Amino acid sequence: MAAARAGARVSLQKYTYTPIDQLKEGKVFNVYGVVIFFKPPYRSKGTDYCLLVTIMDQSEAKLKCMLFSENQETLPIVYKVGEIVRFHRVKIQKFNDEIQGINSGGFSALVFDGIVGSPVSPRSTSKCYNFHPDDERFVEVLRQWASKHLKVSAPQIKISDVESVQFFDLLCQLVGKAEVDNSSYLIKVWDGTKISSPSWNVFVEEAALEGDQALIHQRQSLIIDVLVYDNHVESAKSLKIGSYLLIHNVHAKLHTSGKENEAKNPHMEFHLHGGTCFGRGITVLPESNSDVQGLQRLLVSVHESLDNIASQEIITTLHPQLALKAQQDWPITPLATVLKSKAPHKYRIRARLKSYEPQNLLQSVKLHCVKCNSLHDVPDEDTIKTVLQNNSDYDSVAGIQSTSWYQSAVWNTNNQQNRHIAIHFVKRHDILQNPEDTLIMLQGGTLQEIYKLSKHFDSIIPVKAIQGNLEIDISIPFLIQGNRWHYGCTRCSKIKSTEMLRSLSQEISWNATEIAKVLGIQPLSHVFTLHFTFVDETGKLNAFLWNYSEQFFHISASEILLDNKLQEKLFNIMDTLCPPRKIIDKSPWLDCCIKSYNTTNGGKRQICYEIFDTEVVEDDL
DNA sequence: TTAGGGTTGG
Repeated sequence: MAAARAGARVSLQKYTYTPIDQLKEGKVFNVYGVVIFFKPPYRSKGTDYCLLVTIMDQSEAKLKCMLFSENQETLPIVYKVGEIVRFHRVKIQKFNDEIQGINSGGFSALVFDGIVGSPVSPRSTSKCYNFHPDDERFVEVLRQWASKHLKVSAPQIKISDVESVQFFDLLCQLVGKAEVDNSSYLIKVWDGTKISSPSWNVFVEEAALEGDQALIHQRQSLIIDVLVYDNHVESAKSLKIGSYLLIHNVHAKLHTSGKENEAKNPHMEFHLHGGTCFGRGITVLPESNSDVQGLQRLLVSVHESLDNIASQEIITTLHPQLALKAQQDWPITPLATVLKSKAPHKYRIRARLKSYEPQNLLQSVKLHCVKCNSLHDVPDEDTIKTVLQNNSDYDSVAGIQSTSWYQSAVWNTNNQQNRHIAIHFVKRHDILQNPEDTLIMLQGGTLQEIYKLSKHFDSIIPVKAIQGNLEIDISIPFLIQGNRWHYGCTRCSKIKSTEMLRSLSQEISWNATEIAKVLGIQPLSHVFTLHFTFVDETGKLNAFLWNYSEQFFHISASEILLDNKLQEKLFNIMDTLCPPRKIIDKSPWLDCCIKSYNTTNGGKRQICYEIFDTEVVEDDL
């Protein structure tokens, strides 16, 4: 018995089918045929979508059928040339001295794949259709006939074979898409094979690209860019990432530039040209499709091997020599034993880093007050901008006068109306210094201006004028020294007048601790605060990293926020200790010192763990 | 009503 679609109702009424060479104009017939050409559904200029299918049967006559429908989904589901169709109630008419079929009232269609001997399971767009045991025979006979008499298979090839064929149908999976311009659209696809010659990369802004960027990056060498044009833009836009596609009549074009220096680097371009000639278009295939299932199997195995290669690369190629160094003469204690023991105690553990928080590593940088032991977030740029804006007002800058210990200058910024900046150059030994040795007090400057000035001057103190006095706002950095931005504790500081800086004007250099002291500021120190989850064969243990974090990473927490190289170093270290993609078996074993301590949380006693005396080193073992 | 294949563009 033929396999019918789940939930479909099947009637057994017997129909008569007319050979194509016996069809007569003006009448309605039922026909069977092999698809020898088709155009996937496309939008007509009228109200409907249309599908053009040309079929042939054992009479060796052809019938071109124009099928229209308001709804694309109700048109016969044809994927490939060579498939078998059964049409009920096709109206035959004449056009250009040729008969053609049109769908008329009561039209219905079934489509079967064309593979000899495969199950005769119909694709139908309606839930209720007729299927008689005779149909199975009809389909199989037609398949047999087509396999002997027709050479109708479209050149469906893999990406690795494109060089030999210029136009082909491509079965693939969509991994990314992006708008290019009004008449073209980019789709990024793969079929698990690798193109033999270099292929082009269509430039689009990263933000415009839809799809998993990390995945696209990882599969880069296996992904091709296909540029689709005109009428195909609309259908490409609606495609879902991850869906399986049959792109009909892709043009692989070897691009060799006329310029001599470029001619040596030819690359392959992929176009789906506009229009519907040669059946150009994109068909979305369901996951139940047998071709798709074959493709899926290939993609899964390729993906797994890529993952293995990637994690191997991270561990062994990118950072081959990173490891953790702890007290080497201490015995290793299993995590289960650590967890069962009383605090306080010190241990050396050997475990893998399963995860860490925060994943956004820059968020791990906090400000710590040693006096009141409070932790604060580092103010973000927007907060600083707002404070600076409020500290800037024209009147306070207008009446500025130099004093014996600093010399003042006022600028009018051209880009914004009535905005003035005052810079007070603090003298040392009663004389002005070179910029690289100079402390300036900045009044009315923006964040951007602070960034710029901090490249030229040794130290900057942002100030605001209150009743003629220059004062410090402790909600923003009180001192900027290059990439080091110094903050003070709002709770513990007792701010004094900037006049106090005068006492430092005989010093040799501008020392942040000294400046904080005379200004009554309790300085905050930058620390990394991370939460690590370790695992070994015996258990799982959470530990903090903060007091010993700078020693651990060999990175200054106070400079990292403004230093790309330090940020990159931190990211690389954490990628090595805890490789992404969560394959714990690929993570390195880490030696680490931890100490336990008692703490209370909401009145409840608990034991916490902190990493200490451990550092990232180049492993020369 | 619409579109109605014909050896191929960016």
